[in-house]
Amino acid sequence: MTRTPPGRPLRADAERSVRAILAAAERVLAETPGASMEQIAEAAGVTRTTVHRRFANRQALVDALATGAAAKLAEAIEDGHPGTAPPLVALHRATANVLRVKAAWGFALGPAVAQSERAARTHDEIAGRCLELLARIREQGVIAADADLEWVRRVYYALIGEVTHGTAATAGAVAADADPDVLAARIVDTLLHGVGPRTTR
Amino acid sequence: MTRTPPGRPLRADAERSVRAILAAAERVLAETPGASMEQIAEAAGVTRTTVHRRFANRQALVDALATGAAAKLAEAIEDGHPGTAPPLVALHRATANVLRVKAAWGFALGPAVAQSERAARTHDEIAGRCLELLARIREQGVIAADADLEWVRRVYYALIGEVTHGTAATAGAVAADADPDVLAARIVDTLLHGVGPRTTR
DNA sequence: CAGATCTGCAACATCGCTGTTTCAGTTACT
DNA sequence: AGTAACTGAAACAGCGATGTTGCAGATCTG
Repeated sequence: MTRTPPGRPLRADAERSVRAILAAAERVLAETPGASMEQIAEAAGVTRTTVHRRFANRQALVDALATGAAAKLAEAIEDGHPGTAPPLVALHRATANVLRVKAAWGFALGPAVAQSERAARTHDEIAGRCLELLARIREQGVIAADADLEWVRRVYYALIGEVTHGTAATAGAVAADADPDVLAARIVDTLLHGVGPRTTR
Repeated sequence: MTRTPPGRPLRADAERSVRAILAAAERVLAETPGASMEQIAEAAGVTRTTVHRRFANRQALVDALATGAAAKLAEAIEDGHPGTAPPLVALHRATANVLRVKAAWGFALGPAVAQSERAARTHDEIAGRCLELLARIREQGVIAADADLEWVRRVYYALIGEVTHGTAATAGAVAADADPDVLAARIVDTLLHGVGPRTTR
């Protein structure tokens, strides 16, 4: 059958399956990209047939995963009120939220997925919001007036990415304190001041 | 036949093939991880049979790729004389060198490859060298005395990674100036001072 | 309760990739 | 120049993953 767009409202029963499948896919693919549909199905407590009933291709499944995660990410940032709250507060809140989302949907947001049209659009919007926020921060003088905001954004992304992935194996002093708020503080601090000695204060 | 350890000295002819295959593998896999051996062979101007003659498994090929790239990376850093040259000079030189190597061997050094024993060892050594260098820099007072060097190293890696991968599509003002030395300067600067306004000077 | 929907099970066809073998022809070494 | 090494071509067996279908039984929904 393989219906990509749900013919119409999905039964409560089926919707649970979809969620389970997506969650399982994230879990399994995170530690084994290229895992088989069967492995995913098993992890979801479902048959491979059912997976194919909901997602025509493997591609469709991954797309749905990526799109959903992108939405969650956008929500995470929006929840920091980047347009209205005090810029640094918004940045900190957004960062902490993003860390949480990325921890839960690391694969779907990772580089291993070929972005669907939809997801790519969302990521662009996110980047836009991010730049707006950074611009507001720069107006406050917390970011150098001559700074290239695109570069700032990329550094910001890089820091988040770095904190996000080493969580498991490298039990260094960094990964130990897994509290998103602490990590967010560290990220923002490093972003703004680097690792050099503090000249101010 | 599939001989992993070259029975003995390889003929000049064959050695060229090996190099071509490795180079092609990097090229192809970089933009299509999971590409078939055939695609790699074709890109190398060689038959699939020949590839299998030199590398038993796909795994063996990727391993060789990763190991070779790791060695090049180590060389790139060593070339900065991290133990003897003035720390900041060494850091800058090493960074520029690493950018070059990563640009050429992005896949082999990327996260998509499951590190072989050998490659992992080399990467550990590199991390060690890196930490030594950072320690020397800290002694100079250019890095905060209370800074967590492991964190510093991870930030450093993240910055390099960020600069390395966006080179193509995102034609932003950053990727445009592809000169490794310029980029290295930017990385070191950001690492030490972040993006905030300069309080000194 | 009754009809629609969803699921598990089992089977099937197909596909692409892997890895191997053989052999005849080409290319490098001494 | 002669021997050994290397290569391309073609063919084969095998494997695992994919995608589909049919049906009987469980599960929701109004």
